[in-house]
Amino acid sequence: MKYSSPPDKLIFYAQVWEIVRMIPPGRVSTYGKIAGWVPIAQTLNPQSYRAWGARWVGGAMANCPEDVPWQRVVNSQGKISLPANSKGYSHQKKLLEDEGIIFNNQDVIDLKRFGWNGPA
DNA sequence: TCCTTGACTCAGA
DNA sequence: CTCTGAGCCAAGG
Repeated sequence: MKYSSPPDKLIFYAQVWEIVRMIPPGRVSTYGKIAGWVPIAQTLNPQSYRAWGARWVGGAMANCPEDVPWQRVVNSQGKISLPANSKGYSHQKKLLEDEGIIFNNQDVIDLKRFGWNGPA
């Protein structure tokens, strides 16, 4: 929802979506990494950004346009960051499996294998 | 105005 | 591997 937002919320979200759209099929990335690739606003100090960037990315995912492959974004543990029983959870899992991503018996994705190296 | 609450992460037990 | 707690910030009830 609307917990703390970056100075230019819409700008930030747009940047996040742009990066997420670069994630190739069959690969995933994490909130924290994506936050790290989004240019940090001058008005924010690094430590605040480190603590909140990931959550803002989450906020961006919650409000992303249809053309954004939000399902390719998981938390740093390689797990889907949604309630395990929610509809969104199963939806995301299915989309990822359809792309060839494998979940182990604990519903965890092996980031070593499926993690994306980033836009650079 | 006070209190709860987030699609997070990291370190420690 | 699982579970806690701390960190960090602002909107909304």
